[in-house]
Amino acid sequence: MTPDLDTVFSALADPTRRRILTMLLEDDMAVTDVAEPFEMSLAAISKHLTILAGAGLISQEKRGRVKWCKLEPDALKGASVWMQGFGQFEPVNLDAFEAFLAQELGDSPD
Amino acid sequence: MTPDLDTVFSALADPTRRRILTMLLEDDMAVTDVAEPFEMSLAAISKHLTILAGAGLISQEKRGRVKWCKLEPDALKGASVWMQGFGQFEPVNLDAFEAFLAQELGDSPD
DNA sequence: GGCATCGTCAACCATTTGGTTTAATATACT
DNA sequence: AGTATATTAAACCAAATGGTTGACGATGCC
Repeated sequence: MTPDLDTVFSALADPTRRRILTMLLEDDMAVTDVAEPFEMSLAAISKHLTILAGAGLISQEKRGRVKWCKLEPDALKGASVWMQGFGQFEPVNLDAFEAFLAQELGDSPD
Repeated sequence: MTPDLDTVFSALADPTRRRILTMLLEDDMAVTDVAEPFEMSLAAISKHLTILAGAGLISQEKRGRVKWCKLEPDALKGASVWMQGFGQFEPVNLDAFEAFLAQELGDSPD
């Protein structure tokens, strides 16, 4: 049921898809709205969303003619556990992520 | 300097490469020895190792005619931090990883 | 009904990926 | 010197990837 690591990691390997995930951190979005900031066709974004959904990283629900996309962070669990096994890093550094996010979004998180 | 997330995640997206990393968890290895358990040419493994090295996930040092491969877990830091930002998972579960490892290696860790 | 909007499908294209095989290079052994 | 071993390089190939455009099926609005 949980998608395999292949699927999850290769979904994460594309910058467009990671940017989409970052956008969805803030709120659920319709496909068209996800596509808006990208200089790329709607069809291309639609494909990226299909890949993210296939990896379980988002879910999509159609209400009316609008399809809503929602982040599903649990899909990262398996991959995260796998990676952590190598690290024995210092306990996960959320601050570093906040900093990354601020830069990624181009404005400060709330 | 730190390789970007694209490079790291796409390096991790291949099962052969993940298996190589898992092998290197146990000890440093020569290219030929890394290749041994795979049903794949040595050249193919050599390429995989180049990709892993490009992502910073391993380092390679040539001593004599043997090239030693060494895990570089720090390269996972950036990716790990990125992922954790989505999760707010329960604190990293090393036990789950041990279990995974045991299965992956086909024998119990020491 | 008629029109605009939301999203996907299908066909197509260029590039990348993951593998092969054969040859070449460098080091070590006797 | 000659041979064997360790590794990469080069050329090639099939399949996957990430994009495009244009047509199409739903849904909503007047």
